[in-house]
Amino acid sequence: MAFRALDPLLHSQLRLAVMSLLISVESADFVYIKEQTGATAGNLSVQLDKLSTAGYIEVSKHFEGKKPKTTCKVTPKGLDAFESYVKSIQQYLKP
Amino acid sequence: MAFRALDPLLHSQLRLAVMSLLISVESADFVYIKEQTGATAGNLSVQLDKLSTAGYIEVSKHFEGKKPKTTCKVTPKGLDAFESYVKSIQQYLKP
DNA sequence: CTATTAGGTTTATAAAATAAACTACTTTAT
DNA sequence: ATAAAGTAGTTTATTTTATAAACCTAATAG
Repeated sequence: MAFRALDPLLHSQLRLAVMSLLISVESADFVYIKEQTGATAGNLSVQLDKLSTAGYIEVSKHFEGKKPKTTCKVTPKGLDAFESYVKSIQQYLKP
Repeated sequence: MAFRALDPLLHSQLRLAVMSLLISVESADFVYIKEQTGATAGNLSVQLDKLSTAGYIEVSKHFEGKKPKTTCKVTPKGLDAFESYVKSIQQYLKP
């Protein structure tokens, strides 16, 4: 490729939005991410799982009083991957 | 969405690479695009078709001597779409 | 008690990307 | 002249992804 490959995990609108969000806030919960991205709960659940499995984010589930609460934060590995993705895609954007 | 939607037609590594390429050269043939993007012929054929159907590129097939030759060029509509895509994705890249 | 809401997860379906196989024709070698 | 290999693609099939719909559990409101 004359073009650098784009990490498929990040080259997804929703997952990219999630990462973008988490990088600026350092920690966010499920509901907030859902609101900010406009995703459906089901879709978000799946994509958070993928990011988590990849080690790009850390998901912790705990109870806030009686309600379950899922909070996410980006890992160093996730930050690296994001930065690398940004560099790669810039190559496509300014030809 | 707090994040602008990304045109699904352009949010594909290969189609984005093709557009990026065509924008800088103004006209390229199938073989050249294939080489520059590293795509397989089959995949490229399919993706060029999608870009063409969307009106983002214009594909013309003619003969060069005895060999078939497919050349592509970006349309004004395609250029607009590309520029809009770039603006949208920038929002995700610098949080 | 039943109905609704909150916060999710799991399963099913639709759409996309990719690869493999194929077509049609040309060139090279025998 | 014919077989083998190469060029330029297209079509079909398979795999992956994304999305949506259905479901679950607990809590609160009527």
